[in-house]
Amino acid sequence: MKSAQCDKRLAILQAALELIAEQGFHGAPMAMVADRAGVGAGTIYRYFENKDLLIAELYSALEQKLKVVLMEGYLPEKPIRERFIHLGRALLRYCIENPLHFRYIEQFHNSPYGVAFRRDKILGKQGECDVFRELFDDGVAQQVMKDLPLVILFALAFGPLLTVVRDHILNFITLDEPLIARTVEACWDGIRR
Amino acid sequence: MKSAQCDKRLAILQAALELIAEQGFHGAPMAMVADRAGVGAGTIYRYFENKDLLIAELYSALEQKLKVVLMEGYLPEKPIRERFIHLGRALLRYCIENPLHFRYIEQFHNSPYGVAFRRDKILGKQGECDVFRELFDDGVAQQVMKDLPLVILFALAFGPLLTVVRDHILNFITLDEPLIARTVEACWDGIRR
DNA sequence: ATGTTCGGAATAAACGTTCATTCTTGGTGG
DNA sequence: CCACCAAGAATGAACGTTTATTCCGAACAT
Repeated sequence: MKSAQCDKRLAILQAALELIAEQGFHGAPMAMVADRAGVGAGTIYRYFENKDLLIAELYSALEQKLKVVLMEGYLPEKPIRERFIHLGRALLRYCIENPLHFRYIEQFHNSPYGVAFRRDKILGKQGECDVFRELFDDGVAQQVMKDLPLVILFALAFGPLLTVVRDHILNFITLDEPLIARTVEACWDGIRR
Repeated sequence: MKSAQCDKRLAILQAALELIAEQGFHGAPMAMVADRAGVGAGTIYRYFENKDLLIAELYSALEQKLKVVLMEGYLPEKPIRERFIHLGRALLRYCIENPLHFRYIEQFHNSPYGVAFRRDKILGKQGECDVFRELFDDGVAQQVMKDLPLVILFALAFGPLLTVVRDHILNFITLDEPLIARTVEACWDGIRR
């Protein structure tokens, strides 16, 4: 059957997600991933060439899913401020509801894997991922955002959001819907002219 | 002699700092640290009980040094805005001039070691480190800052700063003095009422 | 001579990966 | 309907490498 194969593949991805998100890359040896997925150690290599590719593939899947969620209900014709607030809130909500996804993506970014990835994203082909780039370019052009380099605006917007999510997941604070709204609006104050 | 011992000790710390900052914890096996420090592999264990303690001690030293630098020229009697700008600028300057220190501290925070550390810092004994806490408490009390939980204000202030330093070190952008000033002021916009 | 420090080969544990073997399955001939 | 079989999937013990740590003889200072 096809579904049986898919089951195992998904089980492996899920096990890797949980272990790596919770314990980091070191805390997730292949044997442990196999164990949690309920498969033999060698089975993983039937679905993924090696550990690096498993990690990269999982990252791509999560990134893809996040992108989809962010675009849900995004209206490009609304004013820039509203578009930003929408994206910020959606991002916070998604990360809070999927802490494992968030933690995994963070682990990935803070690893040797992630650096090359981000370098390509920011400097290389700017063809995609550009809901954000477009929004910020618009914002600067229309003079509703500060006239700062794109990278700085990104930092002002997402630096606080990701920090806040980290703190929420580590139980340093509890984010509810009103607090989310106020936080995103504070971020807007940082970038708006 | 005392200085000979101190030399080796410092050489080991410096070697660990460089390797871990540049390559992460994985890229810094003890044998390599010993090599770069110009000592035998076993010698490290005369100065540090094990790798974990070496890592923790190095972190404490860097944190201590950073704290001292931030307090240089800090005037508690100045207005809150000025105090914040001073701290922000000093932080950016220090991290840019000492990228290895910054990278090491980041590596530490994003590792199993760092989490317990931060938990103690934020939730536990609030007796120290409190230049920031005091400043933000004041800011909220005097109503010049937004009435948000301390953790959120911290995120709004330092999230962007640390992100920006990361981007600078990775060569995504080049921070000069004017850009530093404008970035810190944008952060202030995020937290001010 | 004697006590202290050093070095790097030796050690044991842990890791990613492989591979010879076993198990499962779906089709085929009787 | 059953017995059989080829072929793909799954397994986990075994392997080679890498790691932190130990240990003992050499080098040095006193």
